Amino acid sequence: MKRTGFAEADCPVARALDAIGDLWSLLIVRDAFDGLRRFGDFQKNLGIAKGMLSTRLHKLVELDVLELVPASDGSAYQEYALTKRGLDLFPVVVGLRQWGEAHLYARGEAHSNLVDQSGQPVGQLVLPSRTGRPLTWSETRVRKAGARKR
Amino acid sequence: MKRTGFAEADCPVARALDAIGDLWSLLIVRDAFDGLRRFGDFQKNLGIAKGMLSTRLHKLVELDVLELVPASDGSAYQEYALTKRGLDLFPVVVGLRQWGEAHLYARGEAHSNLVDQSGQPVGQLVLPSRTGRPLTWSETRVRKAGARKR
DNA sequence: CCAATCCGGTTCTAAAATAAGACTAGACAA
DNA sequence: TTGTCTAGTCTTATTTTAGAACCGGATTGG
Repeated sequence: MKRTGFAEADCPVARALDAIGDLWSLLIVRDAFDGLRRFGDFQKNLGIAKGMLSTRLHKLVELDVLELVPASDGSAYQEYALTKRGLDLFPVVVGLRQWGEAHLYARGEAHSNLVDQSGQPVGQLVLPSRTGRPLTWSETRVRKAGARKR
Repeated sequence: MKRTGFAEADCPVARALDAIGDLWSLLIVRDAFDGLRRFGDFQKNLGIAKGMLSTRLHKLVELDVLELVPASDGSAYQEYALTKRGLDLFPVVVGLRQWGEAHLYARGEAHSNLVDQSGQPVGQLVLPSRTGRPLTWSETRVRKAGARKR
């Protein structure tokens, strides 16, 4: 049956997953962060079927995560570039990366690493309170959509 | 055809998406963070088909994201509780939430909010360098699996 | 200039995943 | 002990996916 949709949900997590919560979308965005811009580059790097890639790219353009821009080499082709909305997915991709690094590799198994400009590994993502103090999951809660502040 | 697998990938993002990159897994984890623990509670809250939920819960248990524990009310039933590995998904869920909040709601449209213990909205996720300075996407890069440090 | 090849798709098919409902065994409540 | 609740499994129709074949316009080699 048709996949369940959450585009109208009150919960932002549900809407986000409805938009990009599939196997390929975030991998495409990850590749875009790595500098890939052309259809063929994505296709080669991901090993994705061209039909899937075509569908996903069009959906990401429609969502305004990617946009079509003239090719940077002056040819008549076009390239896919991250928009502001796409760039804002950076913490999501990093979050997945850090979780994968921590839990999905055997001891000593090699994996790619995220480093800063000096080549130093980056730190862990931090959720700060409004005053800047780091928060853990147990110090937060979700206030439902219609709830009065108190 | 059989869905493409990334369980062996060098990239932690790919492995993470292979494990939990579907519509339901992270919604179940989100609900678990909100305190839901029983099969029926997840089913009611998500409106998910029972077969899907059963498959997903078993997979999450197998991945050690959730674990089965005796029911907290003393009955003979069991409950699903987040493990350490599951709790570590907190930044991923928060990242999706913040992206959804920022980009998938019309101006003024109501949505649920993440607040700290005093009811204050939380800040944005921050990726710190090893020295604690906040990093943006353009200040990081991925070092491939086998690359020598320099 | 012409043919060969590259690029970025679309179309087709089969196998697999999904949604939704019917069904069931054991727990629990009256 | 009868009926309801819980937590599933099974079945079926439909959609999604992967992979391959095909195609037209752009680019390149001779």
